[in-house]
Amino acid sequence: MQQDLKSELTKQVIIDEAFRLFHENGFKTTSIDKIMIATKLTKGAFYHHYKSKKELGLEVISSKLQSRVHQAMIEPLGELGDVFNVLENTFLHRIKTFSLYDKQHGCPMNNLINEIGDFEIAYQFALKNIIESWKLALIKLIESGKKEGVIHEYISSSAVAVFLISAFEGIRGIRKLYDDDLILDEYISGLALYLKQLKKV
Amino acid sequence: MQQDLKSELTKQVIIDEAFRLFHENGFKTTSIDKIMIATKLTKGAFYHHYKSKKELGLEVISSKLQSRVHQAMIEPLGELGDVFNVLENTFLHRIKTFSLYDKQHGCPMNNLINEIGDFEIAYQFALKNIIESWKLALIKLIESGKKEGVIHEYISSSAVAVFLISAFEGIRGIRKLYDDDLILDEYISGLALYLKQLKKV
DNA sequence: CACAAAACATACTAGTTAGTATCTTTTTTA
DNA sequence: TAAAAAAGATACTAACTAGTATGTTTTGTG
Repeated sequence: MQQDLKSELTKQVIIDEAFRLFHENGFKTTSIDKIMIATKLTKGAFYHHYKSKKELGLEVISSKLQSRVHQAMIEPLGELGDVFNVLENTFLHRIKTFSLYDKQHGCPMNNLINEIGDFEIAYQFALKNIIESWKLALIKLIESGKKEGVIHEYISSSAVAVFLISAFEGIRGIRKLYDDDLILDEYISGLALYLKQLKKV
Repeated sequence: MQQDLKSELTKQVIIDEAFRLFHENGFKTTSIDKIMIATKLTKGAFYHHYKSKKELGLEVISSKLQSRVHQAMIEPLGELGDVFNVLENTFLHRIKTFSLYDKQHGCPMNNLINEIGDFEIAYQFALKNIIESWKLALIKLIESGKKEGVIHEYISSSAVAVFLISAFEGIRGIRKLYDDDLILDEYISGLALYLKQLKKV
């Protein structure tokens, strides 16, 4: 195989397995050894492509994690149509479609935020970046809702954005403790109520 | 010193230091060695009182963590006075009074939920218990607000309870990423808005 | 095709981990 | 006060950790 292609492929396999293991078992308890066993490669290969576990962690956050949040939570905000439909689709309906795996292991980003958000400035910064772009995309959507005349102008867009994100990340942690979806249904009712009051009659 | 008193005292010192280190550095990366160095005792003392790290973890959750949540988030819900004042005091004003330490390291319970909520059934269960009693206390308060005629009857009390808890835990994680309180202020505005719409005019 | 460089493998290091075995010290009790 | 039991200290084990040193294999290039 071509060398640069092979290199990229190997790095991608390492990132994918690292992401999966971080999600399933946490960052700190996932060792380079475990990751490399999962990739069926060896430690030599790892340290040829990455200089440290920290470098891999940052790569997982800034590439894998960021793109996932973009795809799942940010891009759908740009869809055409009613602002409330868009919000309901991303924050409310979507949570119902999660696989059992995703419900049991929570939000990969939220897990990292709570496990290593206060551990290293570099992680803190990389994770904050994702939250900030999510927040900005939400603010943009809410502002457009105000212009369209469907959302009250007196409402703070950033406050709504932060509150929505907080509740979403919060429930994804709490859901891990339960073995059914009742708690999710309650979150959904609570959110539906919240969205309703943003709406101009 | 009296033997049973000495034993209780030692166990309490271990629990206190363990809780502090779990909060500052996480559960999995806090070793028995580190805890016992902090207590100025030795490993022999630890394994005389506890049979494993898991047993200590469960003890920290069911005694220390539970009592903290009770004291800070559940008992204040029983205070006399306006339901909305009580909710604002626990979910809104209180967050402003947090120390820098508490802002930087987040909610000890939420940290554990996200780090080990999917790690061991025993931890899952112990943490769920705390959330459940918090939720029940909130439901009780909201129901009483309905009876007093200050909260709309059509609103689901459990939905509001879960949504409030989710947002609170969510923001305590996200706050860790920032080095100022702007994001907290936005959460507070978002929450104030949410509480307002529960209110019967 | 020879040689260089990249990709990967093997074998190690020093430090850390949960837990155990066995010791000494302190407290209780007969 | 002597024996017993609890509290605590010391010294270990085997497994695991991030990272390194040095080997072999694969790929690119003159």
